[in-house]
Amino acid sequence: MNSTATYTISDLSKHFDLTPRTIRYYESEGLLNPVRDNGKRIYRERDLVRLKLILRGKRLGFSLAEIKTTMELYDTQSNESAQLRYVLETIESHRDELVQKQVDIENTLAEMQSVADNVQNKLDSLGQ
Amino acid sequence: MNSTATYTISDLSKHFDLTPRTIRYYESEGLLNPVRDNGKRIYRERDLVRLKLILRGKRLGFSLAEIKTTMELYDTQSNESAQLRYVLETIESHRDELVQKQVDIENTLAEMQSVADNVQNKLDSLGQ
DNA sequence: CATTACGTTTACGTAAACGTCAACCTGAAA
DNA sequence: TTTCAGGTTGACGTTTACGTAAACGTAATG
Repeated sequence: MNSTATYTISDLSKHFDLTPRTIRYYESEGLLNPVRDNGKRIYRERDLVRLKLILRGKRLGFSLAEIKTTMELYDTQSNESAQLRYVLETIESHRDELVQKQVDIENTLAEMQSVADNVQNKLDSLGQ
Repeated sequence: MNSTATYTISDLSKHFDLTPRTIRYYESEGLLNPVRDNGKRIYRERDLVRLKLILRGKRLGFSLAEIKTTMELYDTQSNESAQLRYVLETIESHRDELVQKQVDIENTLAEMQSVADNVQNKLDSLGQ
C-alpha cells in the first residue's frame, strides 16, 4: 500500500488485460518508461497512472500519439507565459472536443432508447 | 426542402468535409449504397442520415465494422422474438459502453480543469 | 544439472482506414 | 469538335496498433 510498490510486465499484463507486447509497444512509442533491473522492466505507481490514462484515452477514441502529446503537455513544468498560455488554449480545445462527445453520446443514447422501445412493443404484441 | 433531393459525391464531400475516396470506401464496406445514374453515384436523404451516423460513431471511437453492424441491427424488421430479444440485449451492452464513456469524459474534464487551474495560477503569479 | 517460467530484442506480418496514382468515361461549355 | 470538370474502377502505398515468431538470457525449481 505504500508508494514504492513495483510491478513486472506480467503483473501489468494481468491487471490491465493487455499483452506484454502491447505494454512494450506503448513504451517504444514513448508513453511509458519503466526503470530496468538487470534488463527487466520494473513499473512503479506513476507507470500505472499513465497506463490508466492511456486506456481511458483509447476508450474515448484517441490515438496513442494524441494521448502522448496530451500527457506531455499537461506535465510541462514550464515558467514561460507563452507556453503556459498555449497549454490553456489546448486544454480549451480538448474540452470542446469532449463536450461534443458528450452531446454525441446523449443523442445516441436517446436514439437507442427509441429503438429499444419499438422493439419492446413489437415483442409485447407478439407475446399476445 | 422536400425529401426527394439528391446529391453528387462532391456535394457530400464538401458538406461533410470528406474526400470522395472516403465516401466510396464507406460504400465498399457496405455502409452506404447510393443509387446509380449512368454509373454515377446519386445520394438521397437516407444516405445523408447514414453518413451522419457514421461520423458520429467515428467521433465516439467506434470502428466502421461496429458502426455497420449496429446500423444493420437497429434496422432489422424481424418478427422473431429471439432476434428481437437479441437486439434488446445488444442495445443494453452498447448503452453500458456509452455510459462508461460518459464517466471517462467526466473524469477527464475534471482533471483537465485541475490542470488548467494550476497553469492559470502560475500565469497569475508570473504576471506580478 | 536440466527444465521451466519469464523476461529480452529484432523483425516481419496484418487489419483498418484511408491516400494516391493511373487509366478511363462522359456530359456540358467554349 | 475539342476541352475539361467531374465522375468511375482498379491497384498499390501508408500509418496505426499491435500479433507472432525466432533467438536468446536468467532465475528458480525438481
